[in-house]
Amino acid sequence: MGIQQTLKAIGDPTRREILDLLKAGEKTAGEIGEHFKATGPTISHHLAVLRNAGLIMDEKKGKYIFYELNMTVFEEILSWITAFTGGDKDE
Amino acid sequence: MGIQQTLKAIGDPTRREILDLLKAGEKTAGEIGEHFKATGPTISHHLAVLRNAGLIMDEKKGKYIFYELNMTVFEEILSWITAFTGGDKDE
DNA sequence: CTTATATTTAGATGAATATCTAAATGAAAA
DNA sequence: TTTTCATTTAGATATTCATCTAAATATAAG
Repeated sequence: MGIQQTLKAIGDPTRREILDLLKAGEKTAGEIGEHFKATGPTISHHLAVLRNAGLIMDEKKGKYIFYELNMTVFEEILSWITAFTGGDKDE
Repeated sequence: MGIQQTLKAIGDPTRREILDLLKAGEKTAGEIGEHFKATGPTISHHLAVLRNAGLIMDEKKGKYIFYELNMTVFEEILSWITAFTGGDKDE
């Protein structure tokens, strides 16, 4: 993992939209897919990228796979950013 | 511009390293280039991407072009992130 | 005015990636 | 135990993107 994978992951607009959807709470892959015109496999790919980046977690419940945000990794991005804004010498 | 360009820009490790260099203060394109094994044109390309994303600003002084961080856009990323972390319902 | 220096622009190339269709997996329902 | 449903995996394709060399631009120095 690492910050590289994370930042690459949020660099795609579809993936950010997925993250936005998950702000409201966990959703199945199918529910997520309904919000896009892209095919199932495409969404599945994006979910895999987000999962590998640690931005989301998945849990299989019977026939469905539920996805939800993993806040931990957002903190990592946050600290990368604040290394710039927080350490601003003109602050 | 917009968040898309910004997040795409910080998704590249060379560009993040450039941003890190500029934390110490403004530098010329040449000074920045010295820190990398990549060629001048490659660094110039990365600088252009960062500039188009609004992450850095350039100022021409005679023969040199100085680059420096533009904090404003970092704030924009920050607010995108905190829309997730700040709004955490388990907080 | 000619040469040297700093940087960018143009154009080409190879690697990474987003997307699709078709097939595979796995679990529930009939 | 077939069939159906949810999702992923495999493999192909097209686009995006990082990088390079060569050439252009612009300024300073001789």
